[in-house]
This record gives sequence, C-alpha cells and structure tokens, in this order.
Amino acid sequence: MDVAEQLFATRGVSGTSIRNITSRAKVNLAAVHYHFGSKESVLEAVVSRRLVPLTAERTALLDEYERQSKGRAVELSKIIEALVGPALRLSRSSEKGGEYFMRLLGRLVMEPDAKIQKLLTDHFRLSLEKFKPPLKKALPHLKPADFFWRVHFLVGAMVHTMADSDRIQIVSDGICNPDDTEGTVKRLVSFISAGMEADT
Amino acid sequence: MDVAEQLFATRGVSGTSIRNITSRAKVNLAAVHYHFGSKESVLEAVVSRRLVPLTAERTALLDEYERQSKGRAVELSKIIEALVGPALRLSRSSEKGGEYFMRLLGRLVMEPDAKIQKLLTDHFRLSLEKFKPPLKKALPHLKPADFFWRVHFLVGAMVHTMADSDRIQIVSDGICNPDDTEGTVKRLVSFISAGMEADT
DNA sequence: AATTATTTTAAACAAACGTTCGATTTATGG
DNA sequence: CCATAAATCGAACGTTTGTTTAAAATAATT
Repeated sequence: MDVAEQLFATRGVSGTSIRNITSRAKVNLAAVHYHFGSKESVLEAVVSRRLVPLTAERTALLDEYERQSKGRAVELSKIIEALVGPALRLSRSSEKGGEYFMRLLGRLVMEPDAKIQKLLTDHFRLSLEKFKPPLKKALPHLKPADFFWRVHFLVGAMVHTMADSDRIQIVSDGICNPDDTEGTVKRLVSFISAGMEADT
Repeated sequence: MDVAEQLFATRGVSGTSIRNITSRAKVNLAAVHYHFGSKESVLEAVVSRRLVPLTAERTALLDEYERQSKGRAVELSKIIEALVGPALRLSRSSEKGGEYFMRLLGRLVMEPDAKIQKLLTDHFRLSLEKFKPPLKKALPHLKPADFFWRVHFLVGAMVHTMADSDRIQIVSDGICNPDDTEGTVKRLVSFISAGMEADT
C-alpha cells in the first residue's frame, strides 16, 4: 500500500499499473487481487487508511479548542487551524508517506469519476458536519451562499498547498521553504481566515 | 482537439487512449500521429490553444486597469479581477469548451510529470512576470516570502474554483449556483483580496 | 493533363493492461 | 501428525495500448 500510494500520487491512478506496484514492492501480481479484489479497491484502501485518522485528528483538535473556549464561540483562526493544521502536517511528514498521500488527494479531488467523488465526499462530509456549526457561529454575518463559496475557496487553497510543495520553491526562486511546516500553517491560516472574514 | 480536451479533462490524460479520441471525433487513428507526432504533442496543442489567448486577455485587462488609474497604484481587487476574471469566465463558457479545459488544467496542475510542469510553468510565468510589479505595489508591506506564499494560496483557490464547479452544488445542497459567473468572480476576488491583505 | 506533395486510411506491430486459474507452499487447529 | 484453511505463485487469458508501415486517395503545382 505504501508503494501504491507513492505511484498513484506521482503517476496518477490510471497511469499506474498493478505490475508497477507489485514489481517495486517485490510482491506477487496475483496476490493483489487475492487481498483486495481489484485495482479500484486498492485505491480505496490507500485513501481510507489516511483519511480516517486525519478526520479523527481534526475532530479531536476542534474539540480541544471548543473545550478551551468554554462555551464562547471558538476563534475563527483556531477553527481553520484545526481543519488545516493536521492535514498540512501530514503532508509534510515524509516518514509517514504523507507527502505522497496529499499529492494523491490533490489528484483525486480533480477526478470527475463518480466512485472516486463519492469516496472523497463521504470522508469530507464527516469533517464538514463537524466544522460547520462553529464556523457559522464565528461568521454570523455571512449569508449561506457566501458561506459555502468561501468554504469552497478554503478547500482550494488548502488542497493546493498540501499537494504541490515543489512549485512554490520554483516560482519563488527558493525564497519560500515548504519544509517550514509550522510557518506554512500560520501563513495559510491567516490567509484563509482573512478571506473568510472579508466584507461582502 | 475539442474531443481530446474533453476526454483528457474527464478521464485524465493517461486514462484517455488515442483510440478513444479518434473514434468519438470520427477521425482516423493514424492521422493523429501524422499531424501531431505523439499523444504528448496532442496535449501540448490542447493546452497552448487556450492558454495563449487567456494570458493575452489577462495582460490586456491589467493594461486597461493600469491606464485607468493613471500612474497611481492599481487597486488590489482590480489586479486580482484581471487575473481571475478571464480564467473563470472561460471556465464557465461551455460553448467554447472552456469548462472542460479548466477541468483539464486543474488536473495538470497536480501532475508531477516534469514535461507537463514545464509546459504549465512556461505559460504561467508570463502572467506572473506581468502581474508581480503591480501586485507588489499594491501590497508594499509584504515580505517576499509572504508574498509568494499568498500567490500560491491564490492559485489554489482559483484553480480549484474553476476546475470543480460540480462539488460546490453538492456540498451546498444547491444553494450555490456556479453558473452565476459574475457572482462567483466577485466572491472569489473579495476572498482572495482579503487574504492577500491579511495582517502577518 | 501530368507530376509531385500532401493527407487519409486499413492493417499490423510489440508491449503492457487488469484479471483469472490451478497448482504449490505456508499457516492454523484438532 | 494430520487435515483443513489461507496465502503465494507462475502462467496464461483476451484486450487495449502508442506507434509504425505502406498503400490508396486527394490537393497542389507545373
């Protein structure tokens, strides 16, 4: 699954053959179908393996912030940090392979295929349901349409930042260092928070 | 090329065979290699066909705004609108096939393949060089690193909004209407402008 | 009208694809 | 220790892949 994750991320799902995976992982070809059933199921397993704990971590962090604020509305930047921080830290932890996973996630978000969309939406909905109430409380003036649009923009900035850590170095001529995870989190949180709070 | 654009966008580049393209376009298979040389060259042609006029339109619009402001710094929201507006309008003009093209672009941005990255970076650099000076003038307090990071976030929000017009409808339960192009432009511009101007 | 370029076409190429099969090996439980 | 279950394995299945070839058809030039 580690190898599948890496190859799916770098060559795309349809650009990766099961033989690519098995030969690099030094595993028998037929064993994949024995354990997973199909190529698509391999993808599902790869995605769920990371997304389930990620959602849990986000939820736990938000719970923590809600406890700290004792009934008062949680600060917007805290909510964003709970949403963005765990994902970005995962994307920068190469030892856990999170780097490749986030690249893969960036690809899958752009995938119109219905099954893949359902897979992602089912995971993402869990986070959204949890974060929607405190977000709305922190942004009481926003109309529903504006609220959802901004969540949409938020997701775009977040996914792009996590999936594409090389381009920023090229475009900035090395000025920006994507390995500075906490610095990136702070910058992303402040950008998104300001965008969410903008006047309509 | 229209068919190639649509299939590349919906099934991915490696998920689309030349036979898929030729059979739907009612064109001979070998003719593709006669005129383009390879599958990769087809992709390059599809991309450049749209990206060259798009870059020109952005540049022209920024020139127009610079003329209107007669020497003074151009308003930030105007700069963002010149960058985001043409692309988003293209992505919502189904008659020109821009809808599919922007989906494709969203995919390609996530593509680590070196050749594809160079193709995109070469086009994007033209826009960046043009927009960097007025952007810096409108954001004089920003340190270089913060500046580039925010451009990075900007690109993320922009690309995601243009490439993925279906999800917003699903997630918002139909409250948001992606066909309202000018409304989306306004919302995106105000989100990004506020993010760019956030306190550090 | 004849000749040279340019396009179009059907057919074929080797290579790679996801998946299946039956046999062989390893692990488990009585 | 034996029998049953689980896992691994090499080989093969029929398709599909990008690309090439050489012949046929059309266009352009003289």
